[in-house]
Amino acid sequence: MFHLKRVSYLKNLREETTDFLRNKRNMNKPTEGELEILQVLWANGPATVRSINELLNLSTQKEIGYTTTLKLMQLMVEKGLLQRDTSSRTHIYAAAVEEQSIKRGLLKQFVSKTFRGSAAQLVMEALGQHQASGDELAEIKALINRMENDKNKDI
Amino acid sequence: MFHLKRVSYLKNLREETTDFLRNKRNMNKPTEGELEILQVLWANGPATVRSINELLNLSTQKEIGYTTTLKLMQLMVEKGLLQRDTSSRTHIYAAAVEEQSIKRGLLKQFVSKTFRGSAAQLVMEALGQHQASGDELAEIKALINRMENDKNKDI
DNA sequence: ATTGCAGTACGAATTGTTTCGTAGACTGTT
DNA sequence: AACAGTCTACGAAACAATTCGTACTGCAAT
Repeated sequence: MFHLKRVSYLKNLREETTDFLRNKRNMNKPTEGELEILQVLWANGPATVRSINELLNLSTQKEIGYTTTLKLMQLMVEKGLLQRDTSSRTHIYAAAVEEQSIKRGLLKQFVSKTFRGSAAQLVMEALGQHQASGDELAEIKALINRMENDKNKDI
Repeated sequence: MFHLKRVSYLKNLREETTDFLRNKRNMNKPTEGELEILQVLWANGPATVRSINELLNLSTQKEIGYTTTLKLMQLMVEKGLLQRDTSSRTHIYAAAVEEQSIKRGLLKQFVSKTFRGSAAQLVMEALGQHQASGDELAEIKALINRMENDKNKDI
Protein backbone atom coordinates (compact mmCIF):
# COMPACT_ATOMS: atom_id res chain seq x y z
CA MET A 1 0.00 0.00 0.00
CA PHE A 2 2.59 2.44 1.09
CA HIS A 3 4.83 1.21 -1.63
CA LEU A 4 2.20 1.82 -4.26
CA LYS A 5 1.78 5.32 -3.05
CA ARG A 6 5.46 5.97 -3.33
CA VAL A 7 5.53 4.75 -6.87
CA SER A 8 2.66 6.88 -7.98
CA TYR A 9 4.22 9.85 -6.29
CA LEU A 10 7.42 9.37 -8.23
CA LYS A 11 5.54 8.81 -11.41
CA ASN A 12 3.73 12.09 -11.03
CA LEU A 13 6.94 13.85 -10.33
CA ARG A 14 8.47 12.51 -13.50
CA GLU A 15 5.45 13.45 -15.54
CA GLU A 16 5.60 16.97 -14.28
CA THR A 17 9.26 17.11 -15.11
CA THR A 18 8.90 15.96 -18.66
CA ASP A 19 5.93 18.25 -19.10
CA PHE A 20 8.08 21.08 -17.98
CA LEU A 21 10.79 20.18 -20.44
CA ARG A 22 8.33 19.84 -23.24
CA ASN A 23 6.92 23.21 -22.44
CA LYS A 24 10.33 24.74 -22.44
CA ARG A 25 11.07 23.26 -25.81
CA ASN A 26 7.80 24.42 -27.23
CA MET A 27 8.47 27.95 -26.15
CA ASN A 28 11.09 28.03 -28.84
CA LYS A 29 9.28 26.00 -31.39
CA PRO A 30 5.55 26.49 -31.57
CA THR A 31 3.80 24.07 -33.88
CA GLU A 32 2.41 25.18 -37.18
CA GLY A 33 -1.06 25.74 -35.81
CA GLU A 34 0.28 27.54 -32.80
CA LEU A 35 2.34 29.82 -34.97
CA GLU A 36 -0.67 30.79 -37.02
CA ILE A 37 -2.45 31.93 -33.91
CA LEU A 38 0.58 33.78 -32.63
CA GLN A 39 0.87 35.60 -35.92
CA VAL A 40 -2.67 36.87 -35.62
CA LEU A 41 -2.13 38.04 -32.08
CA TRP A 42 1.18 39.67 -32.88
CA ALA A 43 -0.34 41.52 -35.79
CA ASN A 44 -3.61 42.61 -34.22
CA GLY A 45 -3.15 42.50 -30.49
CA PRO A 46 -5.32 40.66 -27.95
CA ALA A 47 -8.43 38.95 -29.22
CA THR A 48 -11.14 36.44 -28.49
CA VAL A 49 -11.18 32.87 -29.66
CA ARG A 50 -14.02 33.60 -32.00
CA SER A 51 -12.37 36.47 -33.78
CA ILE A 52 -9.19 34.53 -34.24
CA ASN A 53 -11.07 31.55 -35.50
CA GLU A 54 -12.84 33.71 -38.02
CA LEU A 55 -9.63 35.32 -39.18
CA LEU A 56 -7.99 31.95 -39.65
CA ASN A 57 -10.92 30.75 -41.68
CA LEU A 58 -10.71 33.75 -43.95
CA SER A 59 -7.16 33.09 -45.04
CA THR A 60 -7.27 29.33 -45.31
CA GLN A 61 -9.50 27.38 -47.59
CA LYS A 62 -10.16 24.65 -45.05
CA GLU A 63 -12.82 25.54 -42.49
CA ILE A 64 -11.47 25.04 -39.01
CA GLY A 65 -13.94 24.39 -36.18
CA TYR A 66 -14.45 26.85 -33.37
CA THR A 67 -13.71 24.34 -30.63
CA THR A 68 -10.56 23.33 -32.41
CA THR A 69 -9.19 26.82 -32.16
CA LEU A 70 -10.41 27.07 -28.60
CA LYS A 71 -8.66 23.90 -27.55
CA LEU A 72 -5.45 24.85 -29.23
CA MET A 73 -5.41 28.21 -27.55
CA GLN A 74 -6.14 26.67 -24.18
CA LEU A 75 -3.18 24.37 -24.63
CA MET A 76 -1.06 27.32 -25.62
CA VAL A 77 -1.93 29.05 -22.38
CA GLU A 78 -0.78 25.97 -20.49
CA LYS A 79 2.44 25.99 -22.44
CA GLY A 80 3.02 29.62 -21.67
CA LEU A 81 2.68 30.78 -25.25
CA LEU A 82 -0.44 32.82 -24.53
CA GLN A 83 -1.91 34.70 -21.63
CA ARG A 84 -5.58 35.23 -21.11
CA ASP A 85 -7.86 37.53 -19.28
CA THR A 86 -10.73 35.53 -17.84
CA SER A 87 -12.37 38.35 -15.96
CA SER A 88 -15.30 38.55 -18.31
CA ARG A 89 -17.16 35.61 -19.71
CA THR A 90 -15.53 35.63 -23.11
CA HIS A 91 -11.85 35.33 -22.46
CA ILE A 92 -9.38 37.64 -24.10
CA TYR A 93 -6.15 36.07 -25.27
CA ALA A 94 -2.80 37.73 -25.87
CA ALA A 95 0.59 36.50 -26.99
CA ALA A 96 2.83 35.79 -24.02
CA VAL A 97 6.02 35.46 -26.03
CA GLU A 98 8.01 37.98 -28.00
CA GLU A 99 7.57 37.93 -31.74
CA GLN A 100 11.22 38.68 -32.39
CA SER A 101 12.59 36.02 -30.13
CA ILE A 102 10.28 33.30 -31.36
CA LYS A 103 11.00 34.10 -34.97
CA ARG A 104 14.67 34.24 -34.27
CA GLY A 105 14.52 30.83 -32.65
CA LEU A 106 12.58 29.36 -35.53
CA LEU A 107 14.98 30.85 -37.99
CA LYS A 108 17.97 29.50 -36.17
CA GLN A 109 16.56 26.03 -36.15
CA PHE A 110 15.56 26.28 -39.75
CA VAL A 111 18.98 27.41 -40.86
CA SER A 112 20.62 24.68 -38.88
CA LYS A 113 18.38 21.92 -40.17
CA THR A 114 18.01 23.00 -43.73
CA PHE A 115 21.16 24.90 -44.57
CA ARG A 116 23.52 23.19 -42.20
CA GLY A 117 23.93 26.36 -40.25
CA SER A 118 24.96 28.61 -43.08
CA ALA A 119 22.90 31.78 -42.89
CA ALA A 120 24.62 33.05 -46.00
CA GLN A 121 23.38 30.07 -47.97
CA LEU A 122 19.89 30.78 -46.81
CA VAL A 123 20.10 34.42 -47.70
CA MET A 124 21.41 33.71 -51.16
CA GLU A 125 18.68 31.23 -51.74
CA ALA A 126 16.02 33.61 -50.50
CA LEU A 127 17.26 36.49 -52.60
CA GLY A 128 17.72 34.24 -55.58
CA GLN A 129 14.00 33.87 -55.71
CA HIS A 130 13.60 37.60 -56.33
CA GLN A 131 11.11 37.87 -53.55
CA ALA A 132 12.29 41.29 -52.52
CA SER A 133 11.42 44.67 -53.95
CA GLY A 134 13.96 47.31 -54.95
CA ASP A 135 13.48 49.21 -51.74
CA GLU A 136 13.95 46.10 -49.72
CA LEU A 137 17.11 45.26 -51.62
CA ALA A 138 18.47 48.70 -50.88
CA GLU A 139 17.64 48.31 -47.24
CA ILE A 140 19.38 44.99 -47.09
CA LYS A 141 22.42 46.38 -48.80
CA ALA A 142 22.56 49.19 -46.31
CA LEU A 143 22.44 46.70 -43.50
CA ILE A 144 25.28 44.76 -45.02
CA ASN A 145 27.37 47.87 -45.38
CA ARG A 146 26.77 48.74 -41.79
CA MET A 147 27.80 45.26 -40.76
CA GLU A 148 30.95 45.42 -42.80
CA ASN A 149 31.88 48.69 -41.17
CA ASP A 150 31.32 47.20 -37.77
CA LYS A 151 33.51 44.28 -38.67
CA ASN A 152 36.34 46.56 -39.74
CA LYS A 153 36.12 48.52 -36.57
CA ASP A 154 36.58 45.35 -34.62
CA ILE A 155 39.99 44.78 -36.13
CA MET B 1 -26.82 -2.09 -52.55
CA PHE B 2 -25.71 -0.45 -55.72
CA HIS B 3 -25.66 2.78 -53.87
CA LEU B 4 -23.36 1.40 -51.22
CA LYS B 5 -20.98 0.14 -53.83
CA ARG B 6 -20.87 3.51 -55.43
CA VAL B 7 -20.04 5.13 -52.18
CA SER B 8 -17.24 2.78 -51.36
CA TYR B 9 -15.87 3.13 -54.84
CA LEU B 10 -15.78 6.85 -54.47
CA LYS B 11 -14.26 6.54 -51.06
CA ASN B 12 -11.41 4.46 -52.39
CA LEU B 13 -10.87 6.89 -55.16
CA ARG B 14 -10.66 9.71 -52.74
CA GLU B 15 -8.26 7.85 -50.55
CA GLU B 16 -5.98 7.19 -53.44
CA THR B 17 -6.20 10.80 -54.40
CA THR B 18 -5.29 12.10 -51.00
CA ASP B 19 -2.50 9.58 -50.74
CA PHE B 20 -1.21 10.83 -54.00
CA LEU B 21 -1.42 14.38 -52.84
CA ARG B 22 0.22 13.58 -49.58
CA ASN B 23 3.08 11.98 -51.37
CA LYS B 24 3.28 14.92 -53.67
CA ARG B 25 3.22 17.25 -50.75
CA ASN B 26 5.90 15.32 -48.97
CA MET B 27 8.11 15.59 -51.98
CA ASN B 28 8.27 19.28 -51.18
CA LYS B 29 8.24 18.98 -47.46
CA PRO B 30 10.17 16.07 -46.06
CA THR B 31 9.76 15.65 -42.33
CA GLU B 32 12.57 16.54 -39.98
CA GLY B 33 13.90 13.01 -39.83
CA GLU B 34 13.65 12.63 -43.56
CA LEU B 35 15.54 15.83 -44.10
CA GLU B 36 18.38 14.67 -41.91
CA ILE B 37 18.81 11.61 -44.05
CA LEU B 38 18.60 13.57 -47.25
CA GLN B 39 21.29 15.93 -45.99
CA VAL B 40 23.64 13.05 -45.43
CA LEU B 41 22.98 11.63 -48.87
CA TRP B 42 23.30 14.98 -50.57
CA ALA B 43 26.58 15.65 -48.84
CA ASN B 44 28.21 12.25 -49.22
CA GLY B 45 26.46 10.49 -52.05
CA PRO B 46 24.83 7.04 -51.97
CA ALA B 47 25.19 5.02 -48.80
CA THR B 48 23.93 2.07 -46.80
CA VAL B 49 21.47 2.23 -43.99
CA ARG B 50 24.14 1.34 -41.51
CA SER B 51 26.53 4.07 -42.48
CA ILE B 52 23.81 6.66 -42.41
CA ASN B 53 22.60 5.46 -39.07
CA GLU B 54 26.11 5.73 -37.69
CA LEU B 55 26.58 9.21 -39.07
CA LEU B 56 23.31 10.36 -37.58
CA ASN B 57 24.32 8.97 -34.23
CA LEU B 58 27.59 10.84 -34.31
CA SER B 59 26.01 14.24 -34.65
CA THR B 60 23.06 13.82 -32.33
CA GLN B 61 23.29 13.00 -28.68
CA LYS B 62 20.28 10.72 -28.73
CA GLU B 63 21.09 7.22 -29.97
CA ILE B 64 18.78 6.26 -32.80
CA GLY B 65 18.15 2.56 -33.47
CA TYR B 66 19.27 0.88 -36.63
CA THR B 67 15.82 -0.41 -37.55
CA THR B 68 14.41 3.03 -37.00
CA THR B 69 16.62 4.47 -39.67
CA LEU B 70 15.95 1.50 -41.90
CA LYS B 71 12.21 1.89 -41.63
CA LEU B 72 12.35 5.59 -42.27
CA MET B 73 14.44 5.11 -45.36
CA GLN B 74 12.14 2.41 -46.64
CA LEU B 75 9.22 4.77 -46.29
CA MET B 76 11.18 7.43 -48.08
CA VAL B 77 11.68 5.12 -51.02
CA GLU B 78 7.94 4.59 -51.18
CA LYS B 79 7.40 8.32 -51.13
CA GLY B 80 9.88 8.83 -53.91
CA LEU B 81 12.37 10.73 -51.81
CA LEU B 82 15.03 8.04 -52.15
CA GLN B 83 16.04 5.43 -54.69
CA ARG B 84 17.76 2.24 -53.81
CA ASP B 85 19.88 -0.36 -55.47
CA THR B 86 18.84 -3.77 -54.19
CA SER B 87 21.08 -5.81 -56.42
CA SER B 88 23.38 -6.84 -53.62
CA ARG B 89 22.27 -7.95 -50.22
CA THR B 90 22.97 -4.68 -48.48
CA HIS B 91 20.96 -2.09 -50.27
CA ILE B 92 22.48 1.17 -51.40
CA TYR B 93 20.34 4.25 -51.02
CA ALA B 94 20.56 7.53 -52.88
CA ALA B 95 18.62 10.76 -52.81
CA ALA B 96 15.96 10.82 -55.50
CA VAL B 97 15.16 14.51 -55.19
CA GLU B 98 17.18 17.59 -55.99
CA GLU B 99 18.79 19.33 -53.07
CA GLN B 100 18.16 22.77 -54.50
CA SER B 101 14.52 22.26 -55.25
CA ILE B 102 13.73 20.71 -51.90
CA LYS B 103 15.50 23.43 -50.02
CA ARG B 104 13.82 26.06 -52.10
CA GLY B 105 10.45 24.56 -51.30
CA LEU B 106 11.19 24.40 -47.61
CA LEU B 107 12.40 27.95 -47.64
CA LYS B 108 9.32 29.19 -49.41
CA GLN B 109 7.04 27.55 -46.90
CA PHE B 110 9.11 28.79 -44.03
CA VAL B 111 9.06 32.37 -45.25
CA SER B 112 5.36 32.23 -45.80
CA LYS B 113 4.54 30.74 -42.42
CA THR B 114 7.03 32.57 -40.29
CA PHE B 115 7.63 35.89 -42.03
CA ARG B 116 4.27 36.27 -43.71
CA GLY B 117 5.91 35.92 -47.08
CA SER B 118 8.47 38.66 -46.72
CA ALA B 119 11.82 37.29 -47.81
CA ALA B 120 13.38 40.63 -46.99
CA GLN B 121 12.28 40.32 -43.38
CA LEU B 122 13.83 36.91 -43.20
CA VAL B 123 17.07 38.10 -44.72
CA MET B 124 17.34 41.02 -42.36
CA GLU B 125 16.69 38.77 -39.43
CA ALA B 126 19.24 36.24 -40.58
CA LEU B 127 21.90 38.83 -41.23
CA GLY B 128 21.06 40.62 -38.01
CA GLN B 129 22.38 37.64 -36.17
CA HIS B 130 25.80 38.19 -37.72
CA GLN B 131 25.93 34.62 -38.81
CA ALA B 132 27.76 35.42 -42.00
CA SER B 133 31.46 36.01 -42.51
CA GLY B 134 32.96 38.97 -44.33
CA ASP B 135 33.42 37.02 -47.52
CA GLU B 136 29.90 35.82 -47.40
CA LEU B 137 28.65 39.34 -46.86
CA ALA B 138 30.59 40.50 -49.89
CA GLU B 139 29.14 37.71 -51.94
CA ILE B 140 25.65 38.57 -50.86
CA LYS B 141 26.20 42.22 -51.67
CA ALA B 142 27.43 41.29 -55.10
CA LEU B 143 24.31 39.25 -55.65
CA ILE B 144 22.16 42.16 -54.63
CA ASN B 145 23.97 44.49 -57.00
CA ARG B 146 23.45 42.07 -59.82
CA MET B 147 19.79 41.84 -58.98
CA GLU B 148 19.40 45.60 -58.91
CA ASN B 149 21.01 45.85 -62.31
CA ASP B 150 18.67 43.26 -63.67
CA LYS B 151 15.73 45.16 -62.28
CA ASN B 152 16.85 48.35 -63.97
CA LYS B 153 17.25 46.62 -67.28
CA ASP B 154 13.69 45.44 -67.07
CA ILE B 155 12.38 48.99 -67.06
C1' DA C 1 25.76 -28.61 -41.28
C1' DT C 2 25.63 -25.55 -37.75
C1' DT C 3 26.26 -21.37 -35.64
C1' DG C 4 26.56 -16.45 -35.51
C1' DC C 5 26.40 -12.14 -37.65
C1' DA C 6 24.50 -8.59 -40.56
C1' DG C 7 20.98 -7.53 -43.24
C1' DT C 8 15.67 -6.63 -44.72
C1' DA C 9 10.65 -6.57 -43.86
C1' DC C 10 6.97 -5.32 -41.31
C1' DG C 11 3.52 -4.84 -37.61
C1' DA C 12 2.61 -2.34 -33.83
C1' DA C 13 3.50 0.78 -29.83
C1' DT C 14 4.52 5.45 -28.67
C1' DT C 15 4.44 10.24 -28.99
C1' DG C 16 2.90 14.62 -30.65
C1' DT C 17 -0.63 17.43 -32.92
C1' DT C 18 -5.06 18.52 -34.54
C1' DT C 19 -9.85 18.02 -34.62
C1' DC C 20 -14.28 17.73 -32.87
C1' DG C 21 -18.43 16.21 -30.14
C1' DT C 22 -20.77 16.93 -26.08
C1' DA C 23 -21.86 18.75 -21.62
C1' DG C 24 -22.54 22.38 -18.68
C1' DA C 25 -22.59 27.49 -17.47
C1' DC C 26 -24.02 32.21 -18.29
C1' DT C 27 -26.84 35.88 -20.53
C1' DG C 28 -30.35 38.26 -22.63
C1' DT C 29 -35.10 37.88 -24.49
C1' DT C 30 -39.59 36.64 -24.46
C1' DA D 1 -39.36 30.88 -15.74
C1' DA D 2 -38.13 28.94 -20.05
C1' DC D 3 -35.63 29.32 -24.44
C1' DA D 4 -32.00 30.29 -27.66
C1' DG D 5 -27.57 31.64 -28.35
C1' DT D 6 -22.75 31.92 -27.03
C1' DC D 7 -19.23 30.62 -24.34
C1' DT D 8 -15.69 27.31 -21.80
C1' DA D 9 -14.01 22.71 -20.46
C1' DC D 10 -12.62 18.41 -21.53
C1' DG D 11 -12.28 13.63 -23.21
C1' DA D 12 -11.34 11.17 -26.93
C1' DA D 13 -10.91 10.14 -31.87
C1' DA D 14 -8.12 10.81 -35.92
C1' DC D 15 -3.93 11.58 -37.93
C1' DA D 16 1.11 11.94 -38.51
C1' DA D 17 5.80 10.84 -37.39
C1' DT D 18 9.01 8.13 -34.99
C1' DT D 19 10.67 4.16 -32.73
C1' DC D 20 11.45 -0.49 -31.95
C1' DG D 21 10.77 -5.61 -31.40
C1' DT D 22 10.61 -9.71 -33.84
C1' DA D 23 10.80 -12.81 -37.63
C1' DC D 24 13.02 -14.20 -41.39
C1' DT D 25 17.00 -14.53 -44.96
C1' DG D 26 21.60 -15.09 -46.65
C1' DC D 27 26.33 -15.59 -45.95
C1' DA D 28 30.71 -16.80 -44.08
C1' DA D 29 33.55 -19.17 -40.75
C1' DT D 30 34.06 -23.03 -38.15
